[in-house]
Amino acid sequence: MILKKEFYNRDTIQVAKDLLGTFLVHKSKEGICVGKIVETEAYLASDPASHSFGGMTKRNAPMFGPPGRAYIYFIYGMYHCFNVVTREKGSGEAVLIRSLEPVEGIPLMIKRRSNEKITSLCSGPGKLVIAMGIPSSCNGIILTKPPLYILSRDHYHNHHTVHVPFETRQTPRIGITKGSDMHLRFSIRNNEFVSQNKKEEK
DNA sequence: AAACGGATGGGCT
DNA sequence: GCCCATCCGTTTG
Repeated sequence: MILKKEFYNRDTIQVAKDLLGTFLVHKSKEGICVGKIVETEAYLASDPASHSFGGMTKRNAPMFGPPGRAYIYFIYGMYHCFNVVTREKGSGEAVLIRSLEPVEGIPLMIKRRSNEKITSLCSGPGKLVIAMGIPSSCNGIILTKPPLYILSRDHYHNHHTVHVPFETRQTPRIGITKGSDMHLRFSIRNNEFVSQNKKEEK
């Protein structure tokens, strides 16, 4: 089933954890792509690393919007990153989707990424936006219907994608300077599709 | 295996 | 004018 607005309208850290194991879906003219979410990061109010930290601007406005919407931003002159907005209007919090395990539409992902290695297809926030074909025009749209939505953990029943329990890893966020002491990055332990997954030392 | 630097452009002080 | 929630190819050890 498609995750509803109530799922997103909760504590941001809880949403970031609960998104692990769910399935991001994007439908386009080129075809459908699905990926299991295996890595997320929470961005909070009063969080120096968050785009919302300095208050609302034209760019970060979707972060302050209603929960269950997309916040897509442009970064480093060539990439876009995809976030899910959480909590009630006005809080300015969101969850960055950092890595997916490709599930459906893998040939299309390979074509879009010009890369055949399955483990590096969606192992990073910029990569997964390219592989899934998520356009910047999706910024601010509602995530409870096509073309962009998220399916619950128990959506699939075939042996490849059926939900199996996992351990959640909690580590510092990646690529930020301020707020790096907070451990707000969540990932599925021992999942080979997580970014910067160098053997996960114990 | 890790470190480094270039690509490339919008946002904000 | 500097910063940036990134990625990839190259260099270095």
